[in-house]
Amino acid sequence: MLDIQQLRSDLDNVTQQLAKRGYLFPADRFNALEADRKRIQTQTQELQAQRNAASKKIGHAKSKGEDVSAIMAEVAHLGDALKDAERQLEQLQEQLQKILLEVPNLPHTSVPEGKDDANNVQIRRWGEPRPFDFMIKDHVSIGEDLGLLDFETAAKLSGARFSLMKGGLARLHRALAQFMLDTHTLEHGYVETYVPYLVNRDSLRGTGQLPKFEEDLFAVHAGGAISAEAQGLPEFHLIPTAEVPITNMVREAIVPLESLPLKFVSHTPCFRSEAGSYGRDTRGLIRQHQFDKVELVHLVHPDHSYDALEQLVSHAEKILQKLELPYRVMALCTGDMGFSAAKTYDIEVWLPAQNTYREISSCSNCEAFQARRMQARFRNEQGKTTLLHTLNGSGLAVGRTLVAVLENYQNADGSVTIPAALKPYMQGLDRLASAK
RNA sequence: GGAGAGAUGGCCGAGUGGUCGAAGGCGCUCCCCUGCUAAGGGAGUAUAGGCUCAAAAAGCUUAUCGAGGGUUCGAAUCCCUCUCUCUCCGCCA
Repeated sequence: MLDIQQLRSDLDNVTQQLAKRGYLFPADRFNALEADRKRIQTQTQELQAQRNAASKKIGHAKSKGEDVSAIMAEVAHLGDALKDAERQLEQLQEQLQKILLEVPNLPHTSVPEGKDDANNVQIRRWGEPRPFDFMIKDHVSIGEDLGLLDFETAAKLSGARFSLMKGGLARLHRALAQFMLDTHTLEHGYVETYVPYLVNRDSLRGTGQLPKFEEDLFAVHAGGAISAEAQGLPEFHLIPTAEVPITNMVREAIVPLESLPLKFVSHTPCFRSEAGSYGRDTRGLIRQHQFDKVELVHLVHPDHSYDALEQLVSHAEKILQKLELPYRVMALCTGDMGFSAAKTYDIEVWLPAQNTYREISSCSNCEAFQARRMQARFRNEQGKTTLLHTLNGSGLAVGRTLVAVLENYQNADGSVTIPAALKPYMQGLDRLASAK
């Protein structure tokens, strides 16, 4: 959420910056609502002040045993007018709030301008794609030929965009998550957290998924669909990313200055409806309704959030370096950034079968955008409560990392070499070979 | 799922319709006293918003005692709904 003060005092500039990310701010409507709000609020408060003063007088008079009927008469007519004004004010505030909740964050000045991913800017590249002297397979063929990856059965169990892994592949998947967690906790100073996978609406509003992106989520409720239908709204949503529960730990909290920066890591499943992505990445593990991710979150002093962003990216990169997977880091342009982000780096890993780099991590500084929604604050050097800056990034998406390992480490005989960094997690196993 | 108890400021805790934004204590800040330390005295110490103002300062004002609604001229206090916490019982991995 943007600062409404900034919208009041600097509307043209804000509108311009939002336009850079392709968002048309309804300035006329906002101004009209604001004018009404100002008028009605002043009026409401005047009426309240009158009522308070009169009530106080009544209290005084009564305590002295005087007659109060004169003052009572004076204040009698206020009731309806006040109720009316309060109701109007509430409606206006709601409408303003609704606008505010749907406005995306302002891009940081360093973000390249552009319409879509074609305008993203490469920051750096690491590693060289390995040359192959045989016909390579994509991760689906590799996994299926080894008898370890089974989309057909997954579809029987659940439907499209679900997967089933077995044996060494399931283990490799687990190994990746363990390896990421260990690296981030032992080498990068993150606190490991285990979080709820079902969250309430307040949490989703806090990080920006609601109210605008409800269709991207899965909803669940106690007692099944029918009873929930009768009772109205869903009670929980499945987390689309651990960013939601982790970041919301500080919702409506005031954390002490000394505790900053807070750095959390969590390995969770993520659930996304993938509405609007029909036909995209339908083959394989790239885009699933359920996938695992190791998520990194920083909660920091506003002065340090851009340093923190660089660190966060480097922590995610470290995983790929240890796995010796080639990647590049991209600065997303204004038009390609997510709703809550002020600046985002994507890390893209090399996928030989696609002959391209594909997103495997997205690291964003949300500045105070989420913190304002959440009222997540700290006590600053002067003792004043101040909004935190929040950052989050994948470190990394486990499923996609698995894809990268399979494709980059495949051998001519169809087996897959286990990356050296993962061997300690695989009980000495050094390759995935056909079960036969 | 059943029965009961509770939720007040940074913390503890008083307050059952009227000078209550809230006693008292602790903590914290500043000052005084005291030749160290300790003790003592005094003052201060919530948050968010609106309006006036070029701005700052300041002033005026509103809201907030778990959340929402209601009664009332007036609600921390009375009524209703909800959430959460604790205790006991049941069930459960």
